[in-house]
Amino acid sequence: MHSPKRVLFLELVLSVFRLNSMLISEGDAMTEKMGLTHARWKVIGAVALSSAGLTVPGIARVLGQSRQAVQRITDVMVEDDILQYVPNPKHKRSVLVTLTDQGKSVYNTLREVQDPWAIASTEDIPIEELETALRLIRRLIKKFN
Amino acid sequence: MHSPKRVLFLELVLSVFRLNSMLISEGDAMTEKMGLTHARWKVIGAVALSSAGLTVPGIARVLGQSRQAVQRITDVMVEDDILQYVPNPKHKRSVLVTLTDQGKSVYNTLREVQDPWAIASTEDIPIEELETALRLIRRLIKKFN
DNA sequence: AAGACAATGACAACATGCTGACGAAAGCTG
DNA sequence: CAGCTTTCGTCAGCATGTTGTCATTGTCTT
Repeated sequence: MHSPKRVLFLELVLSVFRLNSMLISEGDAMTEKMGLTHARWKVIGAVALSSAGLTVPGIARVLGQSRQAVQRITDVMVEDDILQYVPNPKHKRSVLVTLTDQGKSVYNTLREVQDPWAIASTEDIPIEELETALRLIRRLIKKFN
Repeated sequence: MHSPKRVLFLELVLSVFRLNSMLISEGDAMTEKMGLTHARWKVIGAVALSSAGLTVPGIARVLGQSRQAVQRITDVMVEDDILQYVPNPKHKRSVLVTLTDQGKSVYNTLREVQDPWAIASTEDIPIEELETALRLIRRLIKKFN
């Protein structure tokens, strides 16, 4: 039995794998001059989106990764003066991660290359298709939660 | 300027990252009892889809990975009697990778859990949405090639 | 308040990805 | 056919992901 839906879905899965690695390559190429890697710009992005800062396990939850992996990256980025740990009023041991001034500057530079890239990547794609695809992907994410 | 398309696209990118890791987790959970990992079932899938066998760099191209990463995996899988290297009539040094009998058996078991999973994952999703999303993702893949 | 359960930091072991480099083999071109 | 370019196997170094474990801290229930 070869349900066309099943085949379609498996092709979708394969395509997601390939697109994922290509997006990472694209991002790495864009941020190379800033000394960023995908592990780092993902963390910067997550922290920048949160107004009050995030804990390390919080970043991990947003990114869908293990807290240990995130911890290792943030420790290095604090040494590099991109991130800083600030006291967390809600928790004695689990500090908040925020951007340093240099980190904010890096984030702004990141946005300057990311925005034109996003626009160029979608210039010939109808907005309805983007919406449909995003809705489907989010539906799958919710299902696998 | 906050082009809605740009925002939509960046959200799509984030969703692809998350879905990618969830799909890998799903696959790993399914194949855990078979002693497979994502690096391995990806290779098995690629080899199984090719009738005549693939070279190591060939698998790497299909999966969008470096040939060195694939080589390391296939070397171990040959030791584990899942894959075998057979002479390549087209190339003296670059042998072909094929499934051993045990490898074929593993692939069949893989299919037995993968197919119901694919069907269950899409039962409440219209086929048109799957098609639209797949088309969009492929379009992006082609763009980033 | 006390005890049970969950979250966190820290460290270790390991799997998997990448890049760079090298010599050898294949392929291409004049 | 000779030489240049590409592909391939191999080894090394390193970035990043996972899981497991342990003690500590927070949270929640009774």
